[in-house]
Amino acid sequence: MGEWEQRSLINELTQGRELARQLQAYLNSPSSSSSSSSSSSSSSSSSSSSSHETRELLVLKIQASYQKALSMLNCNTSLSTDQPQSSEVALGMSESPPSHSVSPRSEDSDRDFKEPDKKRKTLPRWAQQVKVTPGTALEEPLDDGFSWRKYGQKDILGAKYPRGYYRCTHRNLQGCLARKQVQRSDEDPTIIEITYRGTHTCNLASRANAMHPSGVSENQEQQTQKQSQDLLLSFRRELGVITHDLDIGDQTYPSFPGYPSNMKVENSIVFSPPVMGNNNFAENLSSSRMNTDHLLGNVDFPNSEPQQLTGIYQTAASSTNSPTVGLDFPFGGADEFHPNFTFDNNGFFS
DNA sequence: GAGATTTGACCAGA
DNA sequence: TCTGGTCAAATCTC
Repeated sequence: MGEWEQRSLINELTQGRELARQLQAYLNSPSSSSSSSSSSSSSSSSSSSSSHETRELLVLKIQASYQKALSMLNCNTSLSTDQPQSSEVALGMSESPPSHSVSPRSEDSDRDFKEPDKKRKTLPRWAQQVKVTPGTALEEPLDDGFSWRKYGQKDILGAKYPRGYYRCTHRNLQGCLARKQVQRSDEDPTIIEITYRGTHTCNLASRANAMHPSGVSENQEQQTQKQSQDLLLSFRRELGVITHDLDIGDQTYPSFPGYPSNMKVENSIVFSPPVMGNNNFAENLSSSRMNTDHLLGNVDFPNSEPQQLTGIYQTAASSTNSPTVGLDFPFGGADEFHPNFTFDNNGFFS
């Protein structure tokens, strides 16, 4: 493992620890504990919902961070072993860290970015297929937790439906280069294929910072640990994850630290149907949730009810040279952290 | 009026 | 040369 990879790994772990502290502080806050018990009034029900989302988001980010760190380690070990990776996302290792050039550019102009259109080929990319109930219009954007602005639409040769092009709303203010393409499947119009490109450098971080509770007590460690475990257990319980092979490309890429070489992603995941306390659960899964899915193993939705989303098929696609892989990146196999996955709070919150 | 969407045109890669 | 991706002016919405 090179120095750059080590730094990336340390960064991920540090980030995970910080997020865990945030979660701990949040769980210790009185509003959080009251909201988790019951919602006796209408006002508390909304705060209960938001606090639930807050905890979910923190947990997801923690998982994502550690998943990335583990994948970095896994990458380095798998390169020297014959570990089967059939159900895992294989990512690349670059010999030199790619220049994640978020160079300032004029508003709404990629052309000012005179690197000869590198972005088109090199931004991390992965796909997600979202199954919606029949009749759901493509014009009703599926809220994945991020804010997107449509910047184009194109008829694709051989495709029945046009492809929509979206970029992060915070592109100008925060230089976020995340983009996505949305296209309805020809074969099954109820499936919307979403291809993400680039990683968010804006939203998750800012939201997490905004949610960071301040001035909360640092005691109640036992309760915190129990709450954390309950949270994760319930999270696992309520998420259904099924892996599919959805080969959406056989390209190989130069790779970057932390990911196995010759990335060819074959994972997809089915959330069926997503229900978790509030209707925004599936929506708020967002791409940050994508890479935590494999942590959760196969579990059922005991209280499932049909909602707008009847299932999410998720496929990681291809990626290249972003050193800041971001929280959005899906990897790992469903069997990487199986249902026996436990959360060791004792060491985690230290 | 600000921000988002639409849409024809342009550009780069294959 | 064709096609996908993006730009940017026009238009729409709030």
